Amino acid sequence: MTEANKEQLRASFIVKQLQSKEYLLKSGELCKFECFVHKGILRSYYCQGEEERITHFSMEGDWVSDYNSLLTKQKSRINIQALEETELLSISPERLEELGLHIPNWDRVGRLFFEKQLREKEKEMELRIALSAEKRYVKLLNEEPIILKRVSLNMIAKYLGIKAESLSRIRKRLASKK
Amino acid sequence: MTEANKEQLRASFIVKQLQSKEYLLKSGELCKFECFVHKGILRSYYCQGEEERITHFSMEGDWVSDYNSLLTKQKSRINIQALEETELLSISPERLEELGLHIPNWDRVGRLFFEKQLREKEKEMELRIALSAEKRYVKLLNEEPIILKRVSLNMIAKYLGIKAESLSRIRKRLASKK
DNA sequence: GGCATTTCTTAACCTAAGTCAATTGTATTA
DNA sequence: TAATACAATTGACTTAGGTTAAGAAATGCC
Repeated sequence: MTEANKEQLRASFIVKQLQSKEYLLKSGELCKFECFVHKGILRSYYCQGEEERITHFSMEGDWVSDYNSLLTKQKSRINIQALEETELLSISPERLEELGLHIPNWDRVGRLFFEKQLREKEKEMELRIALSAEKRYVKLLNEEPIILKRVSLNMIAKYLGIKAESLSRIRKRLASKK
Repeated sequence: MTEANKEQLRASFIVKQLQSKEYLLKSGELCKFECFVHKGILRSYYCQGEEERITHFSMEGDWVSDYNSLLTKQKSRINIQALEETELLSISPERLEELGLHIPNWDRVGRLFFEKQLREKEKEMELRIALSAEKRYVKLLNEEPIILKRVSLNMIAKYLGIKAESLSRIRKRLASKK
């Protein structure tokens, strides 16, 4: 990639600022961005009846989007909400398309990007697959301790697919074990 | 893609035959293939202590691989096993790499492929996220009835993350409702 | 500081799913 | 045809997690 290309790329991003609890995307909308998280943390979730199901936390260095909506141009079913004051670098799919015409190896970059996303998704899925809630919590504790530190237990419970009360009991049980 | 390219591509695949219960990949091995399922059905699973956790069923028209092992060159943690007599078209990552050098837009094809894989993975994850076992079963019944027809209830239970006995009870409960 | 709001914990009770053990059903094959 | 193996169900009992409601701790705000 030439210097001119890099400059082109940098100039294509728009800075977005979100307050805590502000939404980047709401279900029913079309997702028209890919965002790089520069500062802050967000949750992606969807509603299952009364329940909110958190699918993912995105923080510094991560990319956040609803790829399903973005790539198929269908309405999104997920909500993306900032959990802290958050700063994002946003780019539109049209702009990405344009860049692709000018920058060599662009598709290769895209391929590697999606390969990585897929691997992360597979890893994330392991956490979900039918361990007991306690084991899921311990796994999260070991593998993603940063999330535990930055996010309320309420959100962690929604991520683990259990009630906050249950999480509280699990934590108590674990504390008494050690 | 030219006719010559297509021919090149076709010639790169090796036919693999598996009997029912034979393994395409065992955990601990390196995954060195991407396979197109021509006929048959396979399950991908890993072992969690004593339990087998099925992550995915692959059948006619699907691609099957352990992308994590394939792309990172690390030992696989998953097992891929045929559940019926199965015929696969297999290609090695080296051969794919070679083809990439000769076929225009190859990276684009790869990108679109992984985009699709990611979307499917996201969809699959929804099934997992903390619905009750009964709702997960009903969802599977509605969205993937073919799987139900082809695979033993034992396997379905392992896919849903419950015991076969529980699945049996759920089925009984549902039958009496209607 | 004091008041409100959100976050977290606790308790009593209920339900879904796990466990263990036995039984029935069904293919396969000797 | 019995004999074996595997698949599915059933029952009695236990346990993890949901439900509801209340209280404690932490946080923000005037």
